[in-house]
Amino acid sequence: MGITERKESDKEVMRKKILNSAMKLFLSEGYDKVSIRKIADAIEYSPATVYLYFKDKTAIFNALQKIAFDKFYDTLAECLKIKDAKKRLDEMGELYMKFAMENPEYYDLMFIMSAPIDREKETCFMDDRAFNLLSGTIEEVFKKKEIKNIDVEAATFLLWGFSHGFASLIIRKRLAMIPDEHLKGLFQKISRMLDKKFFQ
Amino acid sequence: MGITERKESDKEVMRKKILNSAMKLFLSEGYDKVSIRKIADAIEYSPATVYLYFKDKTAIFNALQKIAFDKFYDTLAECLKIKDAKKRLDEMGELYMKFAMENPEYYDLMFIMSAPIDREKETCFMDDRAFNLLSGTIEEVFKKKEIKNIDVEAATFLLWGFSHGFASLIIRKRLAMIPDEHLKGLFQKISRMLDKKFFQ
DNA sequence: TTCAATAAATAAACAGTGTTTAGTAACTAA
DNA sequence: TTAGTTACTAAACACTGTTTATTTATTGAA
Repeated sequence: MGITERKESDKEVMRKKILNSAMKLFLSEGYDKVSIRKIADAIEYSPATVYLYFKDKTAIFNALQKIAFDKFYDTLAECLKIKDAKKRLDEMGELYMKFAMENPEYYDLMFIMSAPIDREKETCFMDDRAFNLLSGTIEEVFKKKEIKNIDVEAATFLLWGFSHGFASLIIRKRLAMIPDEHLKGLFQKISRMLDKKFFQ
Repeated sequence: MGITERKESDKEVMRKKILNSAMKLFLSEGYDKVSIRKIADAIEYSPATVYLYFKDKTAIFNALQKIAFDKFYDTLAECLKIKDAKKRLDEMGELYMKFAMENPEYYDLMFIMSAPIDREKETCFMDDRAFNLLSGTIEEVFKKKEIKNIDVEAATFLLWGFSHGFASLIIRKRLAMIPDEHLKGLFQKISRMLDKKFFQ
C-alpha cells in the first residue's frame, strides 16, 4: 500500500514543519508569547490546520519537550568519552551547566515550565537516560574509591538538585544582580567542594 | 488635611481589597488562570477600575510577591528561637521545605514564576532578610566549629541551591512518580549527609 | 471520463484574555 | 450654586486557544 504510506509520511512532514516553526518561535520569543496563529502564519497555513496535526498546544509542547530531552542527553553523553569515572563526573557537571546556560529555553521546557498536567501517568520527569548516566557514574566512583557509607540515590539527587537549583535560579533571573562571571566561579567552587567531601 | 488623608487611606483599602482577592484566586487557581476580569468580579467592580490602582497585571504580581516574601521570612525566622547555630541550621532546612510544600503558589511566586522582566534594577531575588538569615547562621556554625577552609558564600549557595532545586522539581511535578514519603526521607537523608560533611 | 467518497484546508465564530478610551456620575472646594 | 476633580464603568481594541461548518482538492471505482 504505497499510497497510504506516502500519506503517512506526508503527515509526518507536516508535523515536523509545525514543530520546527514552533521550536524556532519558542527559542526566540518564549513559550507564552507563541500563539497557534503565529505558528500557522510561519508555516503559511490557517490556525485550524495546526489542530489537524496536534490535539492542542500542550501536544506541541510535549513533542518539543521530547526533542529537548534528546538534545540534552546527546550533550551530556559527550562525557562518555572520558574513561575515568571521577573526571567524567566533573565533566557532567560542567556540561549540565553549559547546556542550561546556552539553551535556557530547552532547559525551561524540560524542568521548569509548568506543562498542563494532562499527563499524570507518563514517565516525564528527568529523562531516564540522563538520570541513569549520572547515577551510574556516581556508582562507579563509589565502587572505585570503595565508598560504602553513602547512598547512590541520595548523592545523585544532591548533585542534580543543586545543579538544577542553581541553573533554574539563574534562568528565572533570581540571581540577576550577581555578575555571570562570579556565578560561574561560584558553581565551580561548590562543585569542587562537593567533589572533595563526597568523592575522594 | 483630613480629607486627602482619608482619600489616601481609602485608596489603600481598595488596593488591599484587590490584592486580597488576587491572592485568594492565585492560591486556588494559579497565576495564569486568574484574569483581571475575575479579580474585578470578586471585588464587584469593573475590570477598568483595577487599572486605577495597579498599572497592570505585573504590578499586582509584584505586590503579591512582596507579601509572599514577608510570609516566607516570618516562617524561616521561627528558627531564631533556637540558640544553637547547628540545630538552627537544621531547622531552617526543614522550615524551608515545609514552606515550599505547604505554600507552593507562594514559592512559585517568589522563585520560579517568570515575572515579566520590567524590574532589571530592583533587588528582587531571594529576599535579603532570608538570605542573610541563612548565611549568618552558616557563618556562626563555621566560627564555632572553627571551620576555616570553606567559603561561607559557597556553603550558602550550596544549601539554598540544593533546597531550591529539590523543592522546585517537586512543585513543577518533575518528580511526580516518586511518592511524597520517599521524597521527604530523601531530603532529610541528604540534609544529614551535607551536615556531616560540611558542618562538623 | 465521470462521479461519489474521502481527505485536507480554511473562514468564521465562540469564549476568553490584558489593556485603553471615552464618557458618566458623584463628590469637593470656592 | 457652580466649576473642577475624582471614581467608576461600558464599550472597544487587539489579541488568545479552540471548534464548527463549509469549501476545495484528491482519490478509487464504475
